[in-house]
Amino acid sequence: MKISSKCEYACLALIYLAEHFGDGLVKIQSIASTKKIPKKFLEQILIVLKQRGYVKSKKGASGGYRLALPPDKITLAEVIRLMDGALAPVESVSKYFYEPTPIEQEERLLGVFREIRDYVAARLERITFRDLISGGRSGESGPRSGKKTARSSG
Amino acid sequence: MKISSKCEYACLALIYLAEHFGDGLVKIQSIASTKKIPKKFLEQILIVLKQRGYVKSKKGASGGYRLALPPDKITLAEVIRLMDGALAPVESVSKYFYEPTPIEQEERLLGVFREIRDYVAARLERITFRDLISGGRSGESGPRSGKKTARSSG
DNA sequence: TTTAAAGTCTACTAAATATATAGACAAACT
DNA sequence: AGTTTGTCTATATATTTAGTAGACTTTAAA
Repeated sequence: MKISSKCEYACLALIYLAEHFGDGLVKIQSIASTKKIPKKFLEQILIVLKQRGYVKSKKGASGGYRLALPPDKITLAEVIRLMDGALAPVESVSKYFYEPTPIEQEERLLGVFREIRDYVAARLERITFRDLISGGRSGESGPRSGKKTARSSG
Repeated sequence: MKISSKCEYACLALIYLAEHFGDGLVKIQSIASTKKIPKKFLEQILIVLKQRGYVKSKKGASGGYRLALPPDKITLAEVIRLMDGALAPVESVSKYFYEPTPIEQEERLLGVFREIRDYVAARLERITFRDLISGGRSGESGPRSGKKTARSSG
């Protein structure tokens, strides 16, 4: 799991949109300048987020973007997987992006990586964009609400 | 943290050398063919491991490589950091490889990544190459020996 | 003392990935 | 009609990854 700039930008944009959830449409330009994201790069990112259903847009003057879902319905895990692929450190050990890698035969090593994948996935799946905005509940306190032992790894 | 092929090869080579610890020198060629690693690539990797003091070598006919330390003195964390850099998902949150990234200002997000870094680092620092060879203790049972709450993150 | 078998060193290359940028086009509002 | 905003496709550039090539050095055995 290595987060790319593209993925960081996607998170920043979603945080911005989450902070303005309910306020109507916001323009790419204001996301870009507020969060310091190259505008044309951001456009491409937003299209991906739109295709996946996280945001909606409207064209034309007075157009813009908004979240398609409430911030607490979008998890960090989903967004990182969408932008960067597997959360696992090696694809041999990825549920959603499996691919053979050189260490394929080393069961001990794979076991370690599987464990890390499970932790990382579980942690990121518990974080939503509501947890990431100032004013939202903190990721430390809140997650007790909801399924307690849910371990949906990936 | 995304493990490169180079790093996977380094781990495979060290596992092989750990399996032959005490048996004298082994040739690059046998590591390469047993573990299916491109030989010339492996040469470069072994030089890095040698510079860092994990292996020793001898030139000439009947030359070869051996571990410079017992397998339980080399941790997975060290090797991954050496080959791939930071264990953290973003460098903003890396202890040993800090660098600013776009999410620099998002404290909530950084907090999540810091937590992941801490877990990953602590986990990988508890695994040694003794744990990774067949016949070695398993990474699940043994680590109780030694400092219990040691959280040397990075 | 030559020769062969190793490791060492430096350079190069090819492909993939990451990080954008450019510009024409389409829709919506005024 | 004209301006503003999002959309789409292509291109560009840089970096990283994953190797390959070949000359050089050291060691031991013939």
